Amino acid sequence: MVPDHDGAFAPTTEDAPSSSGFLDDGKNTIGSQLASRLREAIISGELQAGSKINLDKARKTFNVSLSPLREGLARLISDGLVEFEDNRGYRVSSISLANLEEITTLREEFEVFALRESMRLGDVEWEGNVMRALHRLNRTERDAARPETLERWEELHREFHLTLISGCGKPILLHFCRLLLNLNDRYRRVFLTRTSGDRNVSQEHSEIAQGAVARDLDYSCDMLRQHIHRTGTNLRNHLATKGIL
Amino acid sequence: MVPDHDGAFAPTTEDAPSSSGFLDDGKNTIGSQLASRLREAIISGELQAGSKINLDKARKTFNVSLSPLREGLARLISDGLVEFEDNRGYRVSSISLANLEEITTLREEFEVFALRESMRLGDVEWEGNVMRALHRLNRTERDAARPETLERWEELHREFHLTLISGCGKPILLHFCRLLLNLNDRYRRVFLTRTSGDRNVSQEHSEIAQGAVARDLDYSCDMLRQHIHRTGTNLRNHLATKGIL
DNA sequence: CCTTGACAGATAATCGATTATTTTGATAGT
DNA sequence: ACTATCAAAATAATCGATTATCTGTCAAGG
Repeated sequence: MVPDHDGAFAPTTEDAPSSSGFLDDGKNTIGSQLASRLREAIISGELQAGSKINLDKARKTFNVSLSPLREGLARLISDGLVEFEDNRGYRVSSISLANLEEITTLREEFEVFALRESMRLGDVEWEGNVMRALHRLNRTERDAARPETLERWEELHREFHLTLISGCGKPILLHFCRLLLNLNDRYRRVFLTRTSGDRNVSQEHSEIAQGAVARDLDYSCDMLRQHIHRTGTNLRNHLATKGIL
Repeated sequence: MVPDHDGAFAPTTEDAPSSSGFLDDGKNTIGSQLASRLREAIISGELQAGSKINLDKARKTFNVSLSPLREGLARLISDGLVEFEDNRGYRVSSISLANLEEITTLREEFEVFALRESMRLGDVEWEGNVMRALHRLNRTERDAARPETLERWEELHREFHLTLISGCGKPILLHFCRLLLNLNDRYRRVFLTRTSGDRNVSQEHSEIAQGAVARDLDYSCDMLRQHIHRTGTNLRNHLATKGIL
């Protein structure tokens, strides 16, 4: 605890990392922090799809040096949100109808597969996590007028889908699904501020989750597939409506 | 600036096009070249699975500075061959029985799915590419005594599997499959210098390819699934035999 | 006119040195 | 001996400056 004797200074290893006694859980290197900020900027649409990322400009915008900037961008490449070409720099991944349709198709295949495996292998803790994620999601309201609620909802929604498949015991598969979810969320964040009127998304989530913990494999998988498919269809319509592509 | 290109994962310049010598390699950046060299070093087992990658040592070994070294390593993270932790550096991804089994399972799911889509959507050019890849593979002999023939065979084998599914029109899916193939190849390179006696791998490849161009969906998919499964089983046995894990 | 090539400005890649963090090793107190 | 604490060494992260590459523009030649 408190150092008592002399010792010049006593920088008790855990020195104040930030003035407000902030929790120093994960945000460590500048590169990491940048990756988070950039990811949010891309998924939220703040950085336009397909646009070039000028290193000098970005460096000034974020007040960092090249090294951590490249570090952060490198991670977004793993996430599929940024593309890179030798000597030609980075650019935000483009969006397109074909891209959206592929994402939807792959989510239908992989996420459903992962859910089935989770139901087959998941333990009681997994069940608990699913119910908690469902509850938290359903208790959070989405108000198009207040962007911060949208952001919060997106986070919980993402968390729900990931929790649902977290019992599958397949790290690589989870990585793929997380990636697809990332890509998909960008489309929703940009094009869909509210759900289509004929859907009750909360109920859809509940049906999937309850079927899952009841180990009703075919039912739950079918519900999830439809859920994903409907979202894909909605997004496609909005894309077409807004004249993109 | 107007978005123009395809969506995420469109081109992913990844392959080392070293099939015909390496005279004109003055183009790539040091980072790119390093990525290739490191990838080969990891897949071939030269860099042991699970081992730490000391930046200083690597810097001296490869005679480069930190920046391109990090650049190269970052790409291998995308490939799943290297892991990274803030402030704790890089290490070669570990191998394990569970990991091998997941890779095999996912290949059975994804690669077969991609093959089915290729047969559904592939054009005549795709058919031609498949037959060419098959021919080149089958005409190349594998001699355990001469490592360079193994390397060459691996390259053509990889090429064959990728060509087979290249007609699916799904860049992201292809990216996933390429990644899984990478991971799988490391196991084969390290543990399997020759095929199990009861297999005729050339014939297996031929059956898959001919079924594919004949658009015999169920047959070809089934053959591919068995092909992948057998390789997985073989590898598992070798892993167990050699006392690993 | 159109093509070609060279120049200049913009941008990316790399380097060497500096700063921050983690790990190791030694010391003192119980 | 055992543990806790601090200092030194090892290692990773970052920076500022330099070098290499690309891109657009403009003039000379066809």
